[in-house]
Amino acid sequence: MSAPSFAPRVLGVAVPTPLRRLFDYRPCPSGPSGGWRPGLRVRVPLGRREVIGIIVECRDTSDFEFSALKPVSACLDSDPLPADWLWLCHFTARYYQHPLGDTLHQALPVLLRQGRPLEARTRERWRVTAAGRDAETSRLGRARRQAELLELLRQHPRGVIGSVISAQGFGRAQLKGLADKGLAECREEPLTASAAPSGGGLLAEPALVLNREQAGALAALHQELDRFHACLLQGVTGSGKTEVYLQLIEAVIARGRQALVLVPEIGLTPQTLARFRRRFRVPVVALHSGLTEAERLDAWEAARAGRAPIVIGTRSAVFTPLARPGVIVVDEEHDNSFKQQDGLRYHARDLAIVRAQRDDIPVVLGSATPSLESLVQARSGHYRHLFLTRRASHHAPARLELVDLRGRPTQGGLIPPCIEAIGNTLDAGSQVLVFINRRGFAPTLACHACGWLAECRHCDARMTLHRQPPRLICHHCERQSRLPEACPDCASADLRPLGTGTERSEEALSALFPKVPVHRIDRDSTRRKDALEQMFAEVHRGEPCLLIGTQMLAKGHHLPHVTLVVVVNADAGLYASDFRALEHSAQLLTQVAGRAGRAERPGRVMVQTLHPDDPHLRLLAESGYDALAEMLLEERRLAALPPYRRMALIRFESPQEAEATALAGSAATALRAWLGQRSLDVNCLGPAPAPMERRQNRYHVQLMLSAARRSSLHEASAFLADWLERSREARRVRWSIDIDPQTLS
DNA sequence: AGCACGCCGACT
DNA sequence: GTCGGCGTGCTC
Repeated sequence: MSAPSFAPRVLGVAVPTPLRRLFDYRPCPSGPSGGWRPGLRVRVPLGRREVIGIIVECRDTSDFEFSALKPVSACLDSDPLPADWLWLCHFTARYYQHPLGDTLHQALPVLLRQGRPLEARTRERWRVTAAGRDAETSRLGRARRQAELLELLRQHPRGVIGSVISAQGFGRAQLKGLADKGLAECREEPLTASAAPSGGGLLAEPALVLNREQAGALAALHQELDRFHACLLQGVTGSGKTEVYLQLIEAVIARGRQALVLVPEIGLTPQTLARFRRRFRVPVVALHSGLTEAERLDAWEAARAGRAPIVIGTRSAVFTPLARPGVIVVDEEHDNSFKQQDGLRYHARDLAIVRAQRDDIPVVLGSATPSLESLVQARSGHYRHLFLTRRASHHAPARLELVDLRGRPTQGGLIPPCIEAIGNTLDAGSQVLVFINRRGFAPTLACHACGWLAECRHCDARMTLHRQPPRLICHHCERQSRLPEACPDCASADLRPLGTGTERSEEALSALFPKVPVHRIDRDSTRRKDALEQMFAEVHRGEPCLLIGTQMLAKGHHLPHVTLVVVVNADAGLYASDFRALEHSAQLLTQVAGRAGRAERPGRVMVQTLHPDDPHLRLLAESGYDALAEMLLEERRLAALPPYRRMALIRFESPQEAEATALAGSAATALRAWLGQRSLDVNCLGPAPAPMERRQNRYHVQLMLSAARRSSLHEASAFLADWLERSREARRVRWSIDIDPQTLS
């Protein structure tokens, strides 16, 4: 990037296209008052339309003929977008090999990328003047409503906002009347007000007393608030990680800095938010999916301007600019939802670390079951490793009991000993959680006469049988079809559900325990927005009940009255082709187990499996997550897999399998030739079909690159991106680059 | 990505 | 005779 020049002849602009280069424009005559600078948004002509772009370079030369350059139509900002935000976007685009224009646009609130001015939305606040406070009401004569309004304002010396005034039935005329008489005045204030704590300090409620471990962790974090360091806070479920975050954030805010908190998609619950809002007297800005675009822009602006001391949000919140960054917290750092799975495939946790480094502030990664990536960093001393091992309930976390499924009859997927345990637990007045990671009634429908299976016509997958309402649904393309009356192959009417999903378990358990309420929690049962919260409210009353659910249940929510957890089938992750499957499955099992016995009663976790002797499962059950993580790390090292090697996945996708394979092949050949010339230690595997090759009638083929060093991998994937962008064949095949892929499918 | 241009099938 | 299908190519 060239040095910013005050009166440049050429502006290099990032525009929202999939092209990996800047477009050059001439400045327009009426430039911004502060001069042309990188980070200013401009409206520019592009082909036959106008788009919003962002100035990236200010220079005096162009590869294009100067006369061929179009002038920008208008400059939209007087001040550039924040420098640290621009820096993070540049880094992201480079690291993830994604076009800069698209990266910048994705990191911007929708309204800003549509060209809306960046200014705080304001509201009116009316208050009485000194004259208004002392004036005799009689001065208002017959203006009865004005007198009433004056009285309202007198009762609220700090002022009343416009929306409240109109809600009380007062109108513009009355306000103007008072203002004209000098009795009331109006000020504009940002919608997200800074609401400085007025006396009484930062906290709205006192902090909890920490136990020794928490206090130790907090003290360690306090030591270095002024410079970058990464800390892995590993705390078992219920050990009070959140309280440590809260007290750390308190210290950060007390120093006039801001805190950015990243949580998994499922973690930004009303409870979490309420806990932050209860604790602090300062505004807590939450970036969640329920916000309107206008609210999102407000939140962004409040963070950028420094009016929001605490910003809490999911993955994309990592791009929120902060005026005075003080700390970044990534809660449940192992969670998959931090990795974007399409388009710009960034990992918010990894970007959080890069960002903290750049801002020279601490970053805290919290988890009960840290990712292997973070564990390696902690072991090598790059991250500080702090532990919270004690649960507030004093019970040790429940051990997993492996229960042999082989050759046993099942009802709703459960074998007799588990059903018996459920009955006993309910009789004892406790709640039971049954965990099944499959929604629907059964994973598929099978013909008992000929073995036919209900397969999706558009994907290499079985269709899932649903009962509410009855139909077959492909969970990969969402296509639905009606239930066949008879087998399409042999016309037999003997069609039977195969396997167990949440609906089937719900049906079986409702029949087995008719007197107990059974709640099913999965994506289907919680379509209605408040359904989940309503159900949890009921569960929190503590009456005995059965909860049946997918991982929606396993994460986030506190279920203090559950003392028995039954995992219907632990085998899904054991023999999957994906090298991260075991890690994820162990994290999920540990998390589910953490739901049990959080209150006064110890918990029990029964894990059904067809492989009770599987070494991984046994290690997890007998020695816990850390021991298994150790073993997995050793396996990854031997297999030269992440985190010991860097990986990139190049995906190719086309309705014609041959075209995808051919392009992947040419790309691999080009890459290998290029690698040969410079002896880079990059390994290229493929082309190989993706795990589920056909999805929605598109064929997926991939190349897998791996390297010991990040820089080599980076060079190789940059070469491929460039090669593919120039390639003629590549125009007919969709391709994408996934750096540090989270899954191979 | 958009949005044109361009050359071949079924319709007022 | 046109409307419109999506293949191909370009955007400073």
